[in-house]
Amino acid sequence: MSSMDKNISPAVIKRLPRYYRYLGALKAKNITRISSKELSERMKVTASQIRQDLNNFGGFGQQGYGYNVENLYVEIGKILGLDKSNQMIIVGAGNLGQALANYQDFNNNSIGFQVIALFDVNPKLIGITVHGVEVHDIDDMEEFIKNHEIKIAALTLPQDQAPKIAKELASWGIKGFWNFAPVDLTLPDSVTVENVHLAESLMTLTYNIHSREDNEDTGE
Amino acid sequence: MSSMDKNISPAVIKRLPRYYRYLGALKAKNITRISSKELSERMKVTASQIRQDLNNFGGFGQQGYGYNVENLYVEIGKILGLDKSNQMIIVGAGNLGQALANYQDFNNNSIGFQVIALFDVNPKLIGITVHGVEVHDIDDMEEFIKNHEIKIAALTLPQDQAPKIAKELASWGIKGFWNFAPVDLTLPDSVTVENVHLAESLMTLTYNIHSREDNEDTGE
DNA sequence: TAGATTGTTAATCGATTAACAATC
DNA sequence: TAGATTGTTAATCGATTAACAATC
Repeated sequence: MSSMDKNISPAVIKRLPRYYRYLGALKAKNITRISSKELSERMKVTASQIRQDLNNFGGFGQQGYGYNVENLYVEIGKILGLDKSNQMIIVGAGNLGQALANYQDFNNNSIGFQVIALFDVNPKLIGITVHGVEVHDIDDMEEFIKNHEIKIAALTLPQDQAPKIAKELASWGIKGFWNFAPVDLTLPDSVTVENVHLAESLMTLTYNIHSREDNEDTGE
Repeated sequence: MSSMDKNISPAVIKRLPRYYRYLGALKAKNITRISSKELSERMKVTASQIRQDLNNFGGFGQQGYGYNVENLYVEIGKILGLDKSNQMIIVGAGNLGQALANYQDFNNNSIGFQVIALFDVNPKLIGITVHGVEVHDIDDMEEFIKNHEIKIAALTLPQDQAPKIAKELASWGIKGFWNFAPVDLTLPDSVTVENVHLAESLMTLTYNIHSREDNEDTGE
């Protein structure tokens, strides 16, 4: 990683967290080494792809041996930026925002993400505490972001408010948006957006269900 | 749609819901026709890609005119299976499951998805109502699925329980899983899984944030 | 009709897989 | 050492973009 990681394809980046998850599971089973071949069988990808992917970032393996699980786990964590402090805020303290604040899969020390505040306009929500995290008035957001040097914001607010608020957040220093609003955000190039478009993912599911049904009908 | 849609690439399928969203927005603005060129500018993709994608499913356009917005919206809806009844259950009535039950983006009549039951093992949750939907005992799930002919299940339960329960659900007739558990499900080919791996999507976000920082440091 | 824009074929680009020499 | 497995180059495959004849 560091300053020379150029032109890594998005396809590779998207696979890294999955490698990280499998390596974490191997580690938990006290498995200390693994070859690309064995990992490929567990993950149902080609060994070639694993080696190609990893070699974008460095030679983590050893000929005749394979990869050291613990080492590779740590290295991929570093590549993903999980060794850095990743404090985040959640903008929109409705059901989804609150669910994310409670979500244990990432909101724990082991992978370094920490939700430190929720924000909302609704006076009924302001002041309540969700999983030990307070809901603040959205008007206090600028000061909070600047004081705490927050770089990551989850957007769990209505579609019509998201673009305007995202623009403000970017101007206050937010560098990465985890966007749950069903809208495409247009922001400066220095800012990253990761979309989680739930309705859209559900639609691809129904497509697949129905197209499979049709294929079965025709005996394919 | 229909039985002859063969070998459509997943890349194309993933783009369909986004077309659908843009067409819905155009419709709401009372725009009745659009060319692939104009749509491409709005969506920031190439016009060529739009035409290629749509022509996998049929010639919806007209030379010299473009596409009729309303018609194309309806057709893509059909392709995605949104014209069919899409009743679903949510397995796991924790924070995330409850948030999904409340989620208005898809859980409304306009796109045909309907959450009709939540299930959980926790006696404290069983019997409560979330957004008008009751939390049932997970032991009643088999009967419920069979009686209501449910085809879609959202899995919002702990990682260690997901694979076993998914297998049971598949044996009871579930054809599509919307999987929020951070684990890969191994299921028969007749079953579709759409993964929403939140922790993993957050990791790709941090990768992008940090790699962009690095590039700025070196003035690239 | 003339102009616009599609549907579709061909060219390019990028990503995946295969192969194998290097080497632990 | 001999066997195993990587790192990396070359071959293949698939997806995207460009071009243009067809046609509304």
